[in-house]
Amino acid sequence: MPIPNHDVAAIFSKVADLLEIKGENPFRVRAYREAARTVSGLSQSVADLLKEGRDLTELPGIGKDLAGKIEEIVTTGRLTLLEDLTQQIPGELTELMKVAGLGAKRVARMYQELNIRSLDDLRQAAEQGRLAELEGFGDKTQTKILEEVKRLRRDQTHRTLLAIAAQYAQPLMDHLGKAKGVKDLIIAGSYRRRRETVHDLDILATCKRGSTVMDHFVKYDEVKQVVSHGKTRSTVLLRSGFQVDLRVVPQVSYGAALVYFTGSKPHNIAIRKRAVRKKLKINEYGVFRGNGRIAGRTEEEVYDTLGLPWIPPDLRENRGEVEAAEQGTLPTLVELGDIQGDLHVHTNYTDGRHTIEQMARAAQKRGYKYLAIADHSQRITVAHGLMPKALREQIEQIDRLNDRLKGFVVLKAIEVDILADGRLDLPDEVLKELDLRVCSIHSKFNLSRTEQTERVLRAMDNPYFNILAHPTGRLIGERDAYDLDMERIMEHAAANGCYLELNAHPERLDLDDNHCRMAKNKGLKVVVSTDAHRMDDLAYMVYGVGQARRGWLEADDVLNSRNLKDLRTLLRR
DNA sequence: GCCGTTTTCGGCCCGACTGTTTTCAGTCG
Repeated sequence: MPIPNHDVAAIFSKVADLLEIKGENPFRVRAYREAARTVSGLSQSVADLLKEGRDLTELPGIGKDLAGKIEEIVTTGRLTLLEDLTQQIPGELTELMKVAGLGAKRVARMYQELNIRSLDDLRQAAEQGRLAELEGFGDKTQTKILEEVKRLRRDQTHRTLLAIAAQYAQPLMDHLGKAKGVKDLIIAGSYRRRRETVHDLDILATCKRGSTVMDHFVKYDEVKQVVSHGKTRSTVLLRSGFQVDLRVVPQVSYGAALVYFTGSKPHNIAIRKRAVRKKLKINEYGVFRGNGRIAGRTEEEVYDTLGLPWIPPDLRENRGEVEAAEQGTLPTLVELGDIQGDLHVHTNYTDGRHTIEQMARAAQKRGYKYLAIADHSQRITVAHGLMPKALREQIEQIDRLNDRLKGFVVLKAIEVDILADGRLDLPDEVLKELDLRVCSIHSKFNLSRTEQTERVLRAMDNPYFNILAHPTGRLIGERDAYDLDMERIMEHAAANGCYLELNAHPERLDLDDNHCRMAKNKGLKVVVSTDAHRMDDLAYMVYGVGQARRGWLEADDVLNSRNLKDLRTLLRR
């Protein structure tokens, strides 16, 4: 099986950490970090790119040397450089860099002078007071490190789902909004870029002179610990361990600060480099020519000084958006308001909470024109999957409901299981009575890449196959994607009039952004559906649309941005 | 280690906060 990009990236990250601990040229370290990021952000595997004979030096930040190293990893599964490095210094040292407050310099010093190699060594040294004796360390540093080591054990400090972060964010924003003298208040960072998970919240504020917003912030009820507390920037941990930063800038700097704190870091670096070429300097206070500020009040102003149109935050990952902006080819991203209906929801016929009519009314209330009821099929016994007889009952009920609804249509659908051999879990004569079929895998996740891919391709050969639901099966932070050749699947889908779902459930967001972009590049439309099991779940659409935007999708690329008539036409195979 | 309207060498984004410092290093974003 080819080496996944994720593993190549992990090797480069480790090399970067070890080189940094060794005290190597920081720009060389950065080159490895950027390479790791570039590789993990690709929609196609480097192994496949090499197989196609592509020249990897075309990738940004990949030169002759790194291209050779990627090839070495892909062909041998190893990297000599990494092995050499771990001969010189213990590879476990990179674990220590995960402790907040510890970087390469301190890790190197602790290793050289106290032979600290692991979190356990570190905890012992701190408890025995040996850390504080090192030059550049003191009592406070020692205490803080000890706390962070314990916290790392306890909280795992994993990334937080965007939807969970939103639950922390709302009451906090309400709290901050009540502070004296606050003007603008906005969440920036990866939250604003709609990443599927966030590490922390970056809140940006502008306010009148003498505002108490910073004090107001650190006194928030939910704050467990104040990590830092300055005039323009403070950091706190909430009770849950979730980190929140607040930064305050003058109003004239609002746009520049918003660009800066929205990131991503690689995007910022890209535009700052561009600024340097134009003899300008960008920081969070504005765009400067010499000492004179020439822009900064709005984001549009900042981009304008660089000769660029405003770039939507969802795209700011340095994945080609700056070049697209320059060439005037930025996509007009799909918006929540473009969505005409939801094509995958459940009801109390199987494992959903609400009735067909309740779900339909809730969807209509959201402004949709249609809703597809796609309950589970018979194989999913735990969810009371529908046997043919129950499905026929449901169909009749939907027909009766449609007679009563005005300006809204409930579509008859099913979430039919794809069996291990690629057959669908209901006979064709039942499937053909439906408006559409959502097909998905819920078993045998561990098939080989070839078997799993064939399974899906065979299922698509069934003329009643319309949409592949949650295509990779991943659960963010819980379960990896099953092993699939997504390129082949997309090509097969495109060739056979099938579609892939972007499941909007915050724990799934499957397809992810890279796969969305891959689909777009292959001319394959994506369906954004919520998989709602309750009326409230219909609101997950906003997360699906966010992910679609991150994948550069326009309304035209999203099947359920079509009106019902066009939808029916496009579903015809 | 990458890269080029400063093009094959010499640069590489920029500032805030903390702690241990008397002028700054380390870390972080």
